[in-house]
Amino acid sequence: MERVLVAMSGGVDSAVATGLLKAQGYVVGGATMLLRDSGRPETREAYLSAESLGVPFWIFDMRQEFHQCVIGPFCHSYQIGQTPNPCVLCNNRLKFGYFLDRAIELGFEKIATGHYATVRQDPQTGRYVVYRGADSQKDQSYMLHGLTQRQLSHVLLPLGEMTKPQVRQAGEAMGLKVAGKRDSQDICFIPDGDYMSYLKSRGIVPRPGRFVDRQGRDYGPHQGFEKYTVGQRRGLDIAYGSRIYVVEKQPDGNVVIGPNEALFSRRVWVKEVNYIPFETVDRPIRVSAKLRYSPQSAPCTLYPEPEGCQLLFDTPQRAVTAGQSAVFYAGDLLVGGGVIAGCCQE
RNA sequence: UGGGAUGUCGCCAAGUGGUAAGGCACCAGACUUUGACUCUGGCAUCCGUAGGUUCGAAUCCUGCCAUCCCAG
Repeated sequence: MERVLVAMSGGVDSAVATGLLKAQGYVVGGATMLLRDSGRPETREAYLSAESLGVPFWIFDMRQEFHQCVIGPFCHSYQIGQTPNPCVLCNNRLKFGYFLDRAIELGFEKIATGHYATVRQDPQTGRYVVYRGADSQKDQSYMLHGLTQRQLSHVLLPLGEMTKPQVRQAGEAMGLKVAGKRDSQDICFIPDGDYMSYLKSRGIVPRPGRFVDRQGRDYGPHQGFEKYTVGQRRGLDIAYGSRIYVVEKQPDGNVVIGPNEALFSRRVWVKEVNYIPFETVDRPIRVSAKLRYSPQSAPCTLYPEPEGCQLLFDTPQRAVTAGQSAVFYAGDLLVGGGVIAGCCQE
């Protein structure tokens, strides 16, 4: 029987995934990545779940790797005026990177996670493909857009066909203490959500600049270039009279503000693109793309380019933000994705 | 110093005798394996200030203060 190591986070989903695989007859183990000094409580939760399910448990100390592969790029991204997506980095580099390597070293053939998505091998092409999770509200295929064939060939996602309520129910049936635990939120390494303070604590000095509008009017100094992201409204501290948003971050450190209508773009450039059902794309294809982690995707045409691709949306999309992920779908099939490099209104 | 105007929540702003709208900002929740967005809730016992008239005033009267504009 195949040996599977489940990446257990300390939450419900990965614990239930563990229980399900065990029930299916796999030889199951559990392991948690220790990502930071203050990560012990989650490790303990994961351990308790593993123990209650009767599976052996490991802790992988990946503090070093996390720092190098996630926190470093996270900080750098903000410094160059972008908005990073640390979860995607963590999935690509740690969970389906180092974690997978360690699992194989320990003699496991596969790893499993609690993602709401499905992996299958296409009988025609032999390639591993990913589909959206059955629970459209919880679908997490978005996070998997960067996975390679090698990675996918070692991945099991037991929750892909389930809904969140079903998972919780299963968790209760298994007698898991974490069955009722609330869904996680915010950036795991910044529990209070105050990423500006976090950046400062890491030695980043907020870059000064001013708020300006498209007409060149000045609205005074802002509180640091890194504090703002495209589409943001709250925290600007500008009593404009109507709702006002960050429309653009300029290289000189100034932040452009404007009304909601000024936030829409049809054309988006994407870099570091990874395709899943095929190796490469040599002609324009129709896809539906997500520019953020949200249930809806929007129809567009994908034009392959030497350094990635360009998306031309049928209708303008709001707050396209450099540094965030662009993820492509064909129906429920995950086509791939990359990092947003830029955009323009037309 | 004359003449005029204005002073209501951090900002804008309703209200002209009947016991303080609204918007923005801000704060708190909700949503969420990223940032955002969005949604819900909170937010002036008091209307520059001191008196007066009135059953009752932010709304009427008077003094004072402040700010702005025009003169000078």
